[in-house]
Amino acid sequence: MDTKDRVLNQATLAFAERGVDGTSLDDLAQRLGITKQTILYHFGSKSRLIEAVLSRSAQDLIGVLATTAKESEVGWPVVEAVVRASFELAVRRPELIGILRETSRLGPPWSEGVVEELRPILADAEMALRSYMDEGLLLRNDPRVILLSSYAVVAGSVTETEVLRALNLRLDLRAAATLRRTLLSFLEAALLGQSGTGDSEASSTGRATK
Amino acid sequence: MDTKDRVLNQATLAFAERGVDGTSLDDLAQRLGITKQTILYHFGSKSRLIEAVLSRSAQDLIGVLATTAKESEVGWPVVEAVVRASFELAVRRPELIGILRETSRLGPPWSEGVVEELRPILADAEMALRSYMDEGLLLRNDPRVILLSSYAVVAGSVTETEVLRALNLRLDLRAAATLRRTLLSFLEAALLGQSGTGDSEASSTGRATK
DNA sequence: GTATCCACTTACCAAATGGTAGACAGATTG
DNA sequence: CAATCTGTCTACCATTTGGTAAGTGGATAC
Repeated sequence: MDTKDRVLNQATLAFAERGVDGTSLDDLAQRLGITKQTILYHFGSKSRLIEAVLSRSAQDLIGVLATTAKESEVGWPVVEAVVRASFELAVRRPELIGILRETSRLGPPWSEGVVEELRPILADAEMALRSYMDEGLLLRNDPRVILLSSYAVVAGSVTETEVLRALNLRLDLRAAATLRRTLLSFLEAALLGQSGTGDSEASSTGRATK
Repeated sequence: MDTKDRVLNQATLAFAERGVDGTSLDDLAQRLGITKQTILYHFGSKSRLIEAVLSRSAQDLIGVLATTAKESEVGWPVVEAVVRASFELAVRRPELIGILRETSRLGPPWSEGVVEELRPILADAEMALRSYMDEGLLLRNDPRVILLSSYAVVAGSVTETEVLRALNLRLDLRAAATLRRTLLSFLEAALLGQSGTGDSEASSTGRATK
């Protein structure tokens, strides 16, 4: 009963770290102390295991982001809360970001499901940003570009480990906090029109001229 | 004589697109209309082919960035020129970004060479930014965080194709230009302290208070 | 003209990979 | 107790994969 979940978890870690193609069922099984056939018994085929991993990861991701967004107020505080939650998630469960990246690399048809699951929440985020801009709570920008850039910074922070190494930068909690502060001050400047030096704490709600 | 280069080019494309593990020598050979053994004749083993691809890609990347940085003036214009060149490179030769990402995923020992080749130019960039900050040309920030964030946005724009799809955003030349403008206005805010709406063109040199 | 070298091929091979078939042990059910 | 179902294992299998060995045809050297 427990085995299926253990396989799913291990597969998520392995797929995120070494990629789908770099992970054989035998590898996976050995790492779990079981045989490959047990995996096939639970999931039928490697393809379906991959689908299960992608789908569950997407749902986990969406779960965190959706609840965070709903719990916050409106305008800038939402942006701040989502960025904060994203960084926390990225540090606590980097596999999820890794899987998302792997999904992008696999492309269709693998990505179909994930993209469809992600689309509504991204559309919500886009609409929210756009309405805040209409209300003058945020400066006008292409919300999709804001979302993409933000995602890229969060994802890059955890997945581009070798670039981090080349920069002599370890992604510990301190570095993650710095990164988050920097991203927030970028966004603050783009969305609120007030620039920070990166050392200042993010301010609360601000009203921007349209 | 020409074959070796053709193999190298095709391997670069394939490794960037489907990953090292997702690309077999037979695949590669068939795509080139030759046999696998011809590839092995020129490169000895798959490992050495991979090394060759990684190394040449890193050098190509460095070549573009280094000449761009040297051709510019000092302070903000350098940042602007490098970002511009990076985006142009990312659109014109996305494989190079793909290979860099793949390098990160492979990790050591594969990444060793690339990281060592990249380190000096990144160190230069860091030093340059730091000195501009010391001179008051740019606002004080952690240069490494600036570099990482900028790289993440550029790389994410070309490699996170499925996130783009989920956002209903195609990365054509127009979108790339928008992205670039957004990144530049982020950086402008962080480094010059003047925020734009994302629609304004980047301004020229500005002097910032320390 | 023969020897040599270069670029490439055909013919194999051993290991790894995803997958099938069937057996076995333990719990559940009648 | 017999029957069945569940989860796991052992035993195979076909294909793919990276790699070796042994040529082959053409250009160049002497």
